Amino acid sequence: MAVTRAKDSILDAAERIFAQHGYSGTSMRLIAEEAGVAQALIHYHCKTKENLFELIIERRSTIINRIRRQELKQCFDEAKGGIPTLEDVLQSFIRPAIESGRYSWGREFSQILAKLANSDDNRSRDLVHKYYDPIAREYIEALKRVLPELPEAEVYWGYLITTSAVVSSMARTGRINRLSAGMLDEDSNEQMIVRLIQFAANGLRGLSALAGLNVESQKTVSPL
Amino acid sequence: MAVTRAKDSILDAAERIFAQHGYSGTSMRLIAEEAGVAQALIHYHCKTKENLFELIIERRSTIINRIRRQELKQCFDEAKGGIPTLEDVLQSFIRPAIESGRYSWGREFSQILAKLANSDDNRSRDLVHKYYDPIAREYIEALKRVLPELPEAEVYWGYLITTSAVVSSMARTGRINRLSAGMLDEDSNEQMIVRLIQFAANGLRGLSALAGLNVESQKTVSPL
DNA sequence: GTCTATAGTTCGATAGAC
DNA sequence: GTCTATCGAACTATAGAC
Repeated sequence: MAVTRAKDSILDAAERIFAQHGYSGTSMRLIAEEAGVAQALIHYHCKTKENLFELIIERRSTIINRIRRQELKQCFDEAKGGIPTLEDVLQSFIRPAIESGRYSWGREFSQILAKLANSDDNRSRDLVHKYYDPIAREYIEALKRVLPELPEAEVYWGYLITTSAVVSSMARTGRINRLSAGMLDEDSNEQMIVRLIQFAANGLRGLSALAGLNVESQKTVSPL
Repeated sequence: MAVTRAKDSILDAAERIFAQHGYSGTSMRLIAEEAGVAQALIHYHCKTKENLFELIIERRSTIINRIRRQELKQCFDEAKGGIPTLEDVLQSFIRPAIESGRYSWGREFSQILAKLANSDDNRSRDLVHKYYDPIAREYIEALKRVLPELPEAEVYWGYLITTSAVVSSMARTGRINRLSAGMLDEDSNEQMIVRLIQFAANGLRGLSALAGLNVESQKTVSPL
């Protein structure tokens, strides 16, 4: 038996429980029960709850972001003239994340990530900074190259809105299946990928119409 | 003294604490301390923790969605030919939500909402269903009217991606301020509103290129 | 309406046998 | 490496005085 057999089953169980209940709502007792091991064994293998959570993030983000880097590099290597299309760059960003849904862990990890990205306590911020800021900087640079006419500030706005859309769509809460009465399938990786790429590509290009628009507009304020 | 003085300070305190620590991470003790009242008083005024959380959602969503309905109606009433622009419809959806940031509670409530929208436990699902599905259906109908050429399924995809982008951008974790080294200000309501409207309008219109695309595509699968 | 006090759970973490 | 047992702290909720 491999020395890490129990550790893996702990990590797998923790991933499911964290996805369902969030960080604070998850107890070490429940993880131990789900993993079929004694509670003390979690501390032996994974130290604290906080460290266990980081191990979960590290395990999956490393895989996804390695594929992203490979495919992003391939975009630029294979592009005629050295500059790929915006769609190709977006695909290398979106596809590896959404396609993790093919695996048993994909849905769970997406839900963990969606909560993580929308939290700003110290623990969440540190994890995003450590495991996702580097890849973000690489994609922002790539976007600047494929959209040379777009002002730099708009590239940042566009990256914020694109990642917000991708991460939150990935969470797959089933809401849009409910609202559409099943007309569309939120769980289809391929269908979601093409919509996200198409939407983001047009959204990003559209931001060029905003060049120089940094002052407060004169729009009427909502009487909130 | 108004009969609801203590209750309001409890709700205000709970809003801050829930925003910072999430539902599970929030304790009634901490809320009582933040509100400056005895813990038992929370149960007297707000019953259980779950009911207190619903009171928070109800209090703000009612305000924001009432304004949205007013402004959406105004779009259609004032439109030449009875059909407003896509941008006007999106503005009526996005502006009231983002502009809540002008108030002391806006930032806190946005963070609560972002976590809520990305959770799919029973409690979260029930609250989204009760307080946000009705307004969602109204906007989906409005989008069908202003984008009559867009296939119905794409309207649902577009609504999913748009709300994902808006809700997650609203969370204002400060990440894009960090990544851009302060080049852009995530906290500027007006700047975020114009970007979200522009991005979503172009994103939604772009989905029309996908008409009839419901089968799995032949794109290479990532070697995840 | 507001308080103190506490019942009854559940939590993260650790000690120590095997 | 894996277990049982348990400590000390935190939690939600309620009882009951004022």
